[in-house]
Amino acid sequence: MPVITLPDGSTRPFDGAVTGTTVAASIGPGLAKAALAMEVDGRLMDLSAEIGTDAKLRFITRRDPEALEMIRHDCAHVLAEAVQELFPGTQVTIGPSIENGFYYDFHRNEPFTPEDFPAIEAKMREIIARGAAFQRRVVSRAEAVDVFVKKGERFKVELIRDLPADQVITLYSQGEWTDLCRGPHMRTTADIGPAFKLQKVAGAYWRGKPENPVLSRIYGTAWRDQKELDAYLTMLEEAEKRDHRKIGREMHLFHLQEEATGSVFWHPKGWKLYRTVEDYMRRRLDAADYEEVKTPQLVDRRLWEASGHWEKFRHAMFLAKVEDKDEADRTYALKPMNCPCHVQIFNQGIRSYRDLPMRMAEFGACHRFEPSGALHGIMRVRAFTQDDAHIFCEEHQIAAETVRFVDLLSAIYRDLGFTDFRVKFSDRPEVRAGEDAVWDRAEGALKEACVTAGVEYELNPGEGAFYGPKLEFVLRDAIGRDWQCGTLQVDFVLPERLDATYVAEDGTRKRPVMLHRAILGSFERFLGILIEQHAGRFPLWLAPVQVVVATIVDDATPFAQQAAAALRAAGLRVETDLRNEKINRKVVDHIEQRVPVLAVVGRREAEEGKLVLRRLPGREQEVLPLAEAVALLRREGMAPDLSSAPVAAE
RNA sequence: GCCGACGUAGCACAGCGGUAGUGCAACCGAUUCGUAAUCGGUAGGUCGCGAGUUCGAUUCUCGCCGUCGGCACCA
Repeated sequence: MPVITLPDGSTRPFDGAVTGTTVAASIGPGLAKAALAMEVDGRLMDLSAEIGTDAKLRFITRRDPEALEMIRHDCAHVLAEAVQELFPGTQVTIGPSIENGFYYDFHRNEPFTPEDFPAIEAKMREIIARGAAFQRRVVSRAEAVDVFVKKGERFKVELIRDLPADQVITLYSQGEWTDLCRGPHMRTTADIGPAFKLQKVAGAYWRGKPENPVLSRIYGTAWRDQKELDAYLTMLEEAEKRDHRKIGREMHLFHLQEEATGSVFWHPKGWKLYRTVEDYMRRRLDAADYEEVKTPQLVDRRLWEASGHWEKFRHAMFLAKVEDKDEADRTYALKPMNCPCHVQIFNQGIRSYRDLPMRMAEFGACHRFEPSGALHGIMRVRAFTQDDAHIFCEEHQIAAETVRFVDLLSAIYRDLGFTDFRVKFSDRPEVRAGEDAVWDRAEGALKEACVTAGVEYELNPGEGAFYGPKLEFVLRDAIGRDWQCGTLQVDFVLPERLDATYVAEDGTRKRPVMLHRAILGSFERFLGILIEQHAGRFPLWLAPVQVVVATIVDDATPFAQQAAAALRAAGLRVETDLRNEKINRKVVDHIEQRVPVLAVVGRREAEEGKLVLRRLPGREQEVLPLAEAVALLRREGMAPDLSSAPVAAE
C-alpha cells in the first residue's frame, strides 16, 4: 500500500503499485495533462513507471528545468528516427541533450550537410505529430545485443558490450523506432512541441578518440515554445555582433593574415588597448610584490631537454637553426613557456628561505605550434604573451600564496568587468609525478585556500598537470564558449629537474615549490574576451580612443585643436574629427567606432571656450568649460587602481 | 591534425564556361550645415595560390594555403 507524499507535504495512499499517470489523474485533470515526467525520491522517471512503495513524488511539467532537458533529449531521438527513415543505412550512436540543445552522432559514408536539414526537420515534425508514446522496455544484455546486431547497428552493440555488468539495460521505442537509452522520456513525441531547429553539422570522432571512425554530428536546439526559441536565436545573432574578430576589424584593433598564421598584427588602436591593460597589470603586480623579469626568446634545446619539454612537447615547439657552419648542429627553440627560464634566474646565486616566497613575473612572449584546427581569432593563437609569474616558495606557503593570488585575480577581473567567472579545481591525474602524500598536502592547501578566499570551485577530477594540482579560472565568450584564462598550478617536479634549491631554516638544502600562475592567461585571449564582454564599448579607461573632438563648422577648428591638446595633456587618448561633414554624420560614425565620449565644438563653444560632451551611444549632452571638461574626463578615464589615489592639482 | 562549409575591391555582399558588378569606405569637387548617414563626380579587383579539363576558367576537377563551425588538442 504505497503512500505518495507530494511536494506540498500532502499524502495519498494507494491500494497497490501505481503509475505517475494514475497519481496525476487522481489529483486533477489539469495536472494529468501537464505532467510530463516525475521525480520519485529524487530520481527522474517516466510518468508511466510504477511506484510500489512509499515515496516522495514531484511531477515535472513544462515549466521545470528538467522538462527542457527532456524536450531536448526526446528531440534527439526524433532526429535519429527521422534520419534513419530518410537515409536508410545510417547507423545511430549517441544523442544527448546539451546546453541549449542536443546533438546526435550518426555513422554514414556520406556526411550530412545543412542542405539536408529542411527534409529532416519536416520529417521530425511529422514524427512529433504522430505523437507515439515513448515505451520503456528492460532487456537482458543478450537480448539487447541481439536487437542491434539484427539491425546492423554496430556502434550500439559496442556500447552495450561496454556497459557495466550491473547496469539495467533499457530500450525506448517511439512507435516502430527503438533506441538503446537510459531514459527517462516524456510521454509521447508530441510533448516535444514545435520549438526546435537543426543548426549545424560537424565531424566528431566515435567516442572522442581520433583513431576511431569520424561520425557526422547534427546539432540542434529545442525549447519549450516558439517564443523561447526565437529569443534564443535572437540572442545568438546578438552574440555574433560581439564577435571579437568582427569588432577587431571594425575598430581597427588588429588583423591576421596567412603569412603569419596564428600571430596577431596589432594596429595602433589595438595596441593602445593592449598597452593600457599591460600597464595596469604591471602596476598591479608591482603592488603585489612581484618582481618583473625578461627572459630569452630563443633557447638552446639543452635547456628544454633538461626541463622535460623536449621529450613531451617538442611537437608543439618552433625550432630554429642557423646556417653558420660552426653553429649548424645547435638547435634552438622559441620558448613555449617561461618557467625554465625563470628557474635559471632563481638558480643564479644561493637562495635562502628568507628570500621566499619569490614572485617572479614576466610578460613572456611564447610560441606554440597549435594544431591548425585549434586556431580561433586571437583567442587561440601560436604566438602570445602570457602575464606569467612563478612563485618560488616553501610547501607550507602554498595556501597563503594561493589566497593572495585569488584575491589579486578577483580584484583584477572585477576592474576589467568580469564579476562572473568559474573556477575549476583539477586534482591528481592517473599518470603523475610525486608521492601521494605530497599530492594530499598540495590539493589540501589549494582547497583550503579557495575556502579562505571565498571562491567556489567545481571539481575537475583527474585533470591536474602531471606535476601538480591546478586551479583554472574560466571566462565565457559572447558565443557561450568557455576559455581558460587564469590558472594556478602547483609544481613539485620542475624545481627538481632543473635543480632549484634554497637553504632552509635548518641549514639544509631544499627544493622550493613552484606555483605557475597567470591571471589574464594570454593577452591575446584575454583581450579577445574583453572585446566580446564589452562588445567593443569599453569603459573610458580602457577605450583605445577615449574622446573625439568634433567640429560643427570650420570656424571651430582652432578651438577644437586647442581642446584636444588640453585633453591629451591630461593623459587622455583623443582624436579630432575636423571633417567637412554634418555633425549628424560625425555622431553616427563615432557611435559605430564605439568611441565613449564625443566632445562637440560649434561656433558658440569656440567663442565661449566650452565643450558639449555626449556619452556615446547615449543622447544626453552636457556643456562644460574646457578646464572642467578636462578635469572631469581625466578623473573618469583613470584606471580603477589609480582612481582612489588623490588627483594631483591641475 | 580530422569532418564539413567557405575564400570575388578596405568592409559587406551579388554574379557566372565568353577576361567582373552593387552598397558603404577611399579620392576630387560643391556645401559650413547644432547632435543617429549632404549632394555630385572619380578611381579601385592576376575573383586565395598552383595545376588540370576546355577554343576559352573567377565559374568545372584536383592539390595546397587560409578562414569559419564542430571534433581532437590546449604543457
